[in-house]
Amino acid sequence: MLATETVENYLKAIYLLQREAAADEAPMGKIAAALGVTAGTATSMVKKLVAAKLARHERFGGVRLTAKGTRAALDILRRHRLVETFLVDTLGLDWSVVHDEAERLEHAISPMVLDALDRHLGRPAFDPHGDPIPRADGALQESEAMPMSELGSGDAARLVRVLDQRGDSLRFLRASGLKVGATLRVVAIEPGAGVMRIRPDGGSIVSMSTTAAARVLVRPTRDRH
Amino acid sequence: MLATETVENYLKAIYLLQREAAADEAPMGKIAAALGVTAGTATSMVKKLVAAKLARHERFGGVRLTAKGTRAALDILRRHRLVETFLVDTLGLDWSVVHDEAERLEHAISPMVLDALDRHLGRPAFDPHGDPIPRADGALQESEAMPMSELGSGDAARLVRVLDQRGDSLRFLRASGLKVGATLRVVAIEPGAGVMRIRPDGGSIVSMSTTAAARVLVRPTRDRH
DNA sequence: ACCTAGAGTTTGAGTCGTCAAACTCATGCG
DNA sequence: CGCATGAGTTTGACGACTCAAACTCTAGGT
Ligand SMILES: [Mn+2]
Ligand SMILES: [Mn+2]
Ligand SMILES: [Mn+2]
Ligand SMILES: [Mn+2]
Repeated sequence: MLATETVENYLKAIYLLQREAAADEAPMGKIAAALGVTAGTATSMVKKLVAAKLARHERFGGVRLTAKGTRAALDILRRHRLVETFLVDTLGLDWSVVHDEAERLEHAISPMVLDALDRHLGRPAFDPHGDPIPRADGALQESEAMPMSELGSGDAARLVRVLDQRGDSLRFLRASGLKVGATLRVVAIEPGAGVMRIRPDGGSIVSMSTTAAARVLVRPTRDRH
Repeated sequence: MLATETVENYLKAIYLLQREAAADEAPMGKIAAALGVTAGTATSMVKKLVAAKLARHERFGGVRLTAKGTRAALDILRRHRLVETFLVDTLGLDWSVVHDEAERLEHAISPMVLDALDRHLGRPAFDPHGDPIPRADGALQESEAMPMSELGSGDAARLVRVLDQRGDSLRFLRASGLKVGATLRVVAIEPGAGVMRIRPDGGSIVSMSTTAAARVLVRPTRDRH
C-alpha cells in the first residue's frame, strides 16, 4: 500500500524477528535469510527503511522498527493472516499451503477488499495456525499458551497455535490429528532421546522431537484422567 | 506467473486492443495509453515480448500476439474475471470498483488458488460485467449480442454485457437499474441529439448518449408489446 | 509529387532491488 | 593482549522498468 511490496516484506520479517529475539532486535543476517537475499542487500534496504523513519539501526547493531514501522508491519500481518483464513475457511485449501499463497496475496489487498474479507469471515481473531490476527486499529492480543515441550508426562492440553509455517511440519501435524483446537495428552517423555509421545483425542500416538514440540503451543486443560 | 507482473499487463492490454481493433493489431500508442506509460516505454517493452516469442511486431507497425502470447493473455484474463466475480458474488463489492482491485489481484493468484476460487464460485461462465471468463484450457465463448445503440424505438432487449469498465459509467448504469440480466425497452430515440431514452423493466426512463449505449450489449427479446 | 503532422523509435539517464566481492568491525579464544 | 572468525558494510555492477527529448518514419492533403 503505502510502501512497495519489497518494503512490506522487510517490515513484516523484521517485526516477526524482533518478537522472537531476546533483545527485541532483528539481526541483519536473519533479516537477509528471511527474505532470501544477501546480507549486503538487507543492509542497504534497512538504510532505506531508516530514511523513511520506519526503522532504527546503528552500524553493526540490530534493527528495530519505529512506531510507524510497527504499525505498518501489523497492517501487513493482518492482511496476511486474514488471507490465510480465507484460503482455508472459504476456499478449503490445506493449512500447509496457504502461507506461501498469502505471502503474495497480502500485497494486493486494498483496505476495501480487506474489510469486505474480514466481514465475510466473521471478523476472526485467529488464523488457521492459531496466530492472532491484528485488528484494523493495530491491536494484537497474543493468546496465553505454553510450548507443548514443557508439558509433563500425563498432562492434557488443547493445541492453540503452531509457530512453524513450514509445509512439511504442518502436513505432519494434520496427518497426526494435531490441529488447532484439538485436545491431546502426553503419554510419555524420553528425555534421553529428546522425544515425546503424544496422543491426540481420537487419534493414535505420535512421537515428535522436543524441539518440534516447542514450536507447538498448548493450553493445559483440567486433567480428568 | 511465468512472466513478470508488467509483462502480464502488457499481454492482457495487447490482447484486448487486438480484439477491438479492425486490423486485429494493437497500435503502439494505444498500448502505451492502456498501461499509462510513454510510447517509448511501450516500444521497448514490446521488443522484449517479441524476444520472448510472445508477440510479433515490425517497425512502425502494429503489435500482434503469438499463439503463446494469446494463451498467456487468456490465462491472465481468466484470473482477472474470476477475481472480479469473486469480489462481487462472494464479498459483495460493487461492480464499479472490482476492476481496479482485480487489476492487482490477478497477478497474485496461483493456479491452485484459481481453481479453488473457480470451484467455490460454481465455475461461472461470465463475470459481473457479462464478460466471458476464459476456461482453464483457454477456450473462450463470446456471447451473441448487439450494441444497445442499434436497437430501434420500441424494441425490447435483455442487457447481457457492459464493455466500459469505468467506475462512473458502471455506477450510472447500476443507479438506473441497468444491470446484466435486466430487460429493458427503448422508448424513444433522438438522432439529432444523439440520445436514446431507455426504460429498464421496473425502473424509470433514463437518457443516454448513443455512444454510451454502443458500449452496452443487449440481446433483443421477442417483443410482447 | 511534396510536406507536414502525428505516430513510433532511439537514446541517455534514473530508480529500485539485487548480487559478488572486497572490506571493516566486534569479540571471544588462546 | 592479540588476532582469527564470523557478522555486517561498502562498492561496483547489473536487470527490469520507466521517462524526456531528440529523432525517424508514414500517410494524407494540397
Ligand atoms: Mn509477502
Ligand atoms: Mn498463519
Ligand atoms: Mn494487472
Ligand atoms: Mn469484467
